[in-house]
Amino acid sequence: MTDATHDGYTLLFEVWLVAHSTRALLDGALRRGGLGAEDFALYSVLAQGATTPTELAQMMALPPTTVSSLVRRLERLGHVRRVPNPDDARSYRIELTKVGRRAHDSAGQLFLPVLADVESRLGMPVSQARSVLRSIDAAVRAAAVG
Amino acid sequence: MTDATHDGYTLLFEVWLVAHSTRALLDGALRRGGLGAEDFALYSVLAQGATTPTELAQMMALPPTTVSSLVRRLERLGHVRRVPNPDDARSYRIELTKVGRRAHDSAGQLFLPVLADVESRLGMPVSQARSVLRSIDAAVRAAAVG
DNA sequence: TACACGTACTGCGAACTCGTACTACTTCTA
DNA sequence: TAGAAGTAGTACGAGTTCGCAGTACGTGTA
Repeated sequence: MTDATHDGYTLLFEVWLVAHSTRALLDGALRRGGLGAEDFALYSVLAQGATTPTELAQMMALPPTTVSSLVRRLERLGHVRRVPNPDDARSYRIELTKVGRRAHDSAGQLFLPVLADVESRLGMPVSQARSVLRSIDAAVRAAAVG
Repeated sequence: MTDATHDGYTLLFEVWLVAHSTRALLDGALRRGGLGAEDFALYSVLAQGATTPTELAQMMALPPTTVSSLVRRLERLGHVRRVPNPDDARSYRIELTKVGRRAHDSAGQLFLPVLADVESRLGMPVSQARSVLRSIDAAVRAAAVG
């Protein structure tokens, strides 16, 4: 492998790395609240409005089958509810129940200190970090298509 | 949740997102080569020298048990070999076999075009993106400790 | 040296992920 | 409008992750 390849590979590897550290951190902080990191992420999407499984899958970069089982589990918890989709009878919308919203909020409180800690150690504005992440994500998704 | 919380949460969520897109991309590119993204990452670490499972776990931000099963699988493939650790008989070192090195190289070739594509779409120097990722990772790991 | 304590790794098992192959509905096309 | 083709979601199952608890070895204390 050339040096340039190694550089690019390292970019992707570092994405992978930071993802694992982050997931470990979130899981640690959230476990006491009964939610996993995935659950919390999903709730956060739903907190902005009901969506279909497909939309959810696209937004979270997950395969549809994964979303499907995730939704089933969260539905059993009573955190999430399926409502019919008037536009398409094959589909449905997923929305947070009151209980789910409460779970999301209290999980959010749970890792608030963790969040603050990360930010204080970041050494750069959060907005800058976010914008770089978004750029990488956009580039990766574009590459995945063509 | 306050706005500031949302900002920080979004940072972590975006890490999660970019990780999924990346994994999907890598898996897609590598699957034809018989390696998964995790495998490739592990080989890339090992390509720089043999290490112990614990070191590997720390470097890859994975739980030891995960590394354990990963190594077992890769050993069955003949890509990796355990050699005794002269410093500590509880432990051992993992090293790439010739076959594993070949697999790593050819997998690297496989996603070379994908890599180039991502870089060309990135809109910023790879080195800058990497440095931001490393900062986030460092902040997250530091927060995980205390 | 003896024995407690700490650390490296792993067997096990419950839970999760996601590819394959379906069913059900919708949207073309003729 | 019939029927082909496309799309939404899912059952299923193989493979993976990772927490818990255990074994094996190393390190500290007396």
